[in-house]
Formats: sequence, C-alpha cells, structure tokens
Amino acid sequence: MTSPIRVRFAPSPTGYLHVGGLRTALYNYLFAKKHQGAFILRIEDTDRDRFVDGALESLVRSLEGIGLVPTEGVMLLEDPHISERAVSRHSNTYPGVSEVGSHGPYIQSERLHIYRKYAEKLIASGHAYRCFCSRERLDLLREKQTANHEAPKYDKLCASLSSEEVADRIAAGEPSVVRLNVPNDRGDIVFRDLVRGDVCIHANNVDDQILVKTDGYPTYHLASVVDDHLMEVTHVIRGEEWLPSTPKHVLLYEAFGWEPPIFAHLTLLLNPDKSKLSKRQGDVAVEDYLSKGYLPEALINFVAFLGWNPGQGSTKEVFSLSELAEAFDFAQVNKAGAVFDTRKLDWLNAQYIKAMTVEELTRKALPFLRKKTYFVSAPDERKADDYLHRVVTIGQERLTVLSAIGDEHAFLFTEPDIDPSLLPWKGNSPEETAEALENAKRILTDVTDSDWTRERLGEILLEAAGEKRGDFLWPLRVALSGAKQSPPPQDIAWVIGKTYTLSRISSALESLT
RNA sequence: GGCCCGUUCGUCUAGUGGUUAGGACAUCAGGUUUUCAUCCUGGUAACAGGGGUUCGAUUCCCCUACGGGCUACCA
Repeated sequence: MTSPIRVRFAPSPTGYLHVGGLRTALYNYLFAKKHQGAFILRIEDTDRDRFVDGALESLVRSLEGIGLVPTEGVMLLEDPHISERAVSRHSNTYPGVSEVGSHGPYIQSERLHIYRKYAEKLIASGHAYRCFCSRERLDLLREKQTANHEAPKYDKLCASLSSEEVADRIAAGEPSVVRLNVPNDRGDIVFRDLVRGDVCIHANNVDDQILVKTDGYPTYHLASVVDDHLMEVTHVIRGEEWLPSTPKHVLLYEAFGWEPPIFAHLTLLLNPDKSKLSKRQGDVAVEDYLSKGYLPEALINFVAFLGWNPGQGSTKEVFSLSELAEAFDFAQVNKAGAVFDTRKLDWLNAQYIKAMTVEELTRKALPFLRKKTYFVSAPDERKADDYLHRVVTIGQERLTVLSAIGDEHAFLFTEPDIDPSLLPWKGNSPEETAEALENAKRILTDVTDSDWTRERLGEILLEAAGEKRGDFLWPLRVALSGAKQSPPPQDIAWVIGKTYTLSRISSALESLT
C-alpha cells in the first residue's frame, strides 16, 4: 500500500481568484478526490510588497463558493466544515480565516521560523551560502552577460567567502541574502512530470537562486519545497510558469536529502490571440462570472475541459464535480495551451439552467431579478411566489445566464406600450386584426379559472385559430407583450392572468382605431 | 539572446502506423402546430511546412516556421 495522495493549491493573496487559478485548483481537487487524498489550501504570502488587503479572504471565499472546499489548510471562519475537524485555530495574521489540519500553520508568513531553520541547515551543509552583493553589482553583471549573449546568472562571487568573513559582515550589519549553491558538476537534472513526461535541464543553466531575501522572508523556491515536504505533499500540480524553476526545487530536495514529489505542470489559459490570458481581453476573475449569472457547476465543467477530456472516445459533455473526479486522469491532460473562449460556457450554462427544477432556478435567479428596475416598480402581486414561479417557468428554456432573467420579458412586470403597426399579421388589414382580437377576447373571457393553465390555454387558442394560426395568434401575442419577439400568447396569458390579459387586448383594440 | 514547452476544423478536443480524420461549441441550411428561444435533421470546416524511417505516416525521428513560458531579493 502506497502512502495516501496529498496535493495542495497554494495561491498568493495578490488579487481575486483567476480562472487559470481556478483550473489549477480544480485539477488538484479532482486528483485528490479521485484517489481519496487530501486537498490542502496553503497561502503563499512571502512577498510583502505585493500583498493586497482582503485578497486572501476573497480567494478562499471564491474557492469554497464554487465547491472546491479544501480538506485541510486555510478555510473560512464561518465555514460549517470546520466544526467537523479535530484541529482548528484562528490565523494570527488574517482574522477572517482559520486553519484545519495537523500540518500547519498553512500560511507561510506564520512559518518564518521554519524556513530560517532550514536555510541554516543548507548553509551548514554547503548547499547554500550568504551573498552580500549589491543590486547595483547584480544589475551590472546581468547587463554584461546579456551583452555577451550569455544567460544571466550570478557569478558565485560570495560563494567563496570564509565563514569568519561572513560572520563579521553580518555582525557589522551588512544586509545579505541566502543563495542556492548549484554544483558545477551536477550535469543533467531530470524530473518526472505527469503532463510532459521526463523533463531534462542541464545544471549549467540553473542560477544560484536567492532562497532568503534581505528582509528575512523566504522566496517561493525555498518556502514551497520546505512546505511541500513538511506537509507530505505527494504531487505538485501547478502552472506551467514553474516548469523552468523546477530543477532548482529538485536540487533543494536533494540537498535536504528528501524525496521529491511527482510534478504536473499545467498549461496556461490563453487569450483569443493565443497570448497569456489577461484582463484586457475579457473577464478573468471567477467572481465576474458568478456575478454575471454563470453557475458554479457550469464554470467548473467548462474549465475542466480546457486541457483535459474524459478520453476513451467519450462524447459526454456535461459532468458534475463528482463525475469529473471519477473520470479525471493526467494521461488525458493536454500539453498545448487552451484558448479561453466562453461561447461554449454559455451553452453549458444554459444546459444546467434547463436541467434545474423551476423552484431551484427561481431561488437562484431571484437575486438578479430584484436588481431590475422593471421589477422594482412592479406591483406586489407580480412579486408573489406563484407569479415568479410562472415567470421563471416560461423563461427557463431561453435563459443563458441568470443575470438576464426577465430582461426580454419586462412586459410580465409592467404594462407594455402597443405599437398598432406591429399588430397585423402579414398584410392583414386593421379590420381583420381587430376581428381576430375581438374573437380572442370573447374566447378568453369564457375560459374558466381551472382551465387557465399553460396547457389548456394553448389547446383552446390553437383550436380557435383553426387554419389561420398567424392571423389569430400573432396579433394576440403582440397585444399581450407589445414585443416583436416573445413567448407564445398562451404562456403570457397564463402568467399575467385573465384580468390583465383581457385589459391588454382591449388596449390593443383601442390603439387600432 | 539563452533555457524549456508546445503546434488536428474559428474554439475545446478524440486519435498513439493502415480511419470516409470522430464529437462538442460556434456558424450555415431545412424542419418542428404564429414570432423569438428551445428542440430535431443535415452541411461547411483541421492534421503548420520540409526532410527522413516505413509497404504505408496525423501518429516515430530531424530541421524550419510559428506560438507560449522562464530568464527578479514576484509568485
């Protein structure tokens, strides 16, 4: 029996959850779920300059809101899952969140003492050294190397400093960093990647990366390696931007005498012009999609298929989160970047909307409807539960995003203005149109309350129309909606009720004279 | 510039030496008991280019082109 799988999603609190980040988190989640492993949420806040207030809370909220609840690590304070866990404590630095799990703290700024200890170990074993070089010297060095068409690398000037000199300079208050000591004779560094296969990079191309900054904070490289080992992470699933620095991480594992995890580098999401997905060319924040009325399930389903597919010739397109977890496999993860084109997301979202019960859809669409001016000014009877239920019933099949609820059906909330020129069907005279409307009025007046249903009204009107469907149904539909395009007349009549139906027909008749 | 990664319809992709190169979205056409939407049916549409290897390459190798990432005391 092999050890249980443990993966982590480790964002920096520098902004909102990005759809690319969502995909990375999702693949981590799916892999963990599939193998009954742990999905850890860790926060990498070692860059104090880039810290954005509130970003961490927003990140955690987006993640949980979309259904990717971590099994371990940072969680929302009010999260109901927390009470189920044995260990839970408040974060010292972030009042809005707490932590669950035995491998904490899960916020890197609370682990500084740990990194310090491991950095010292590295220095003691000769795998790292202190460097006192000024930024000016570093800039100059880089400039020279670039001019000579060489790869910009640190020249190891400080690697040969004696421990006495180092101690003296530190004692004198001189600022310093800790650098990784890449061995000269290391040769090829090879690591296993679930997406690319074996990747090989020569050690000569690896720079003596800074591990600890002058402010005492670790860089990503040190912190993530130490944490991944201490948190017993078995698979590092992250973005492709980390591929070139993975050899540094492998070197660190070797220096500590630790076994490296298995890597999986995911391709980046792309703009339509194939450049790295950016805000300039559309929304990239998960929040944006949620606030536009895309359903979490649809967004997850869509993002999962950007760079992955169920394989085996499957033609299934709609997958729930648990179905995705069951089908997920790195063998089917693509090596090429995927363009983030949301047209298919629209279709998927519509599929999920159609699959919902009317009650569920009403509940989810209501917050969006409440913001519409035509809704706000509508009479109370049109805000009643049964009325909204009817509105949603006839709107469901034509809805793509929740935020569009009611937009094309404002006539269900306010009395429409009738354009008399719109009333006649294909070349009919005003007289013929008026006759059709009078006829409809007579028939509808006689319809009993129990027959005032979608189905019965449809049958009754169709029967009355006989051969001349357009001549009869079109003017009625326009009279009820005032619109060129709308749901069928029986649906509108059903929603607004008999009184309003008859009064709208009367208004239309008046407009004809 | 250097290092690394990639390249099948407009987009997401299936495909692992022999296929009429399949599906989905989008698009176009027709149909579905009035319009719109839904739904159904059908159509257009792709292996970046050049060399090899092979009886045979979309599949394997090399080169070129193009795209992307990294090249920070950012992650």
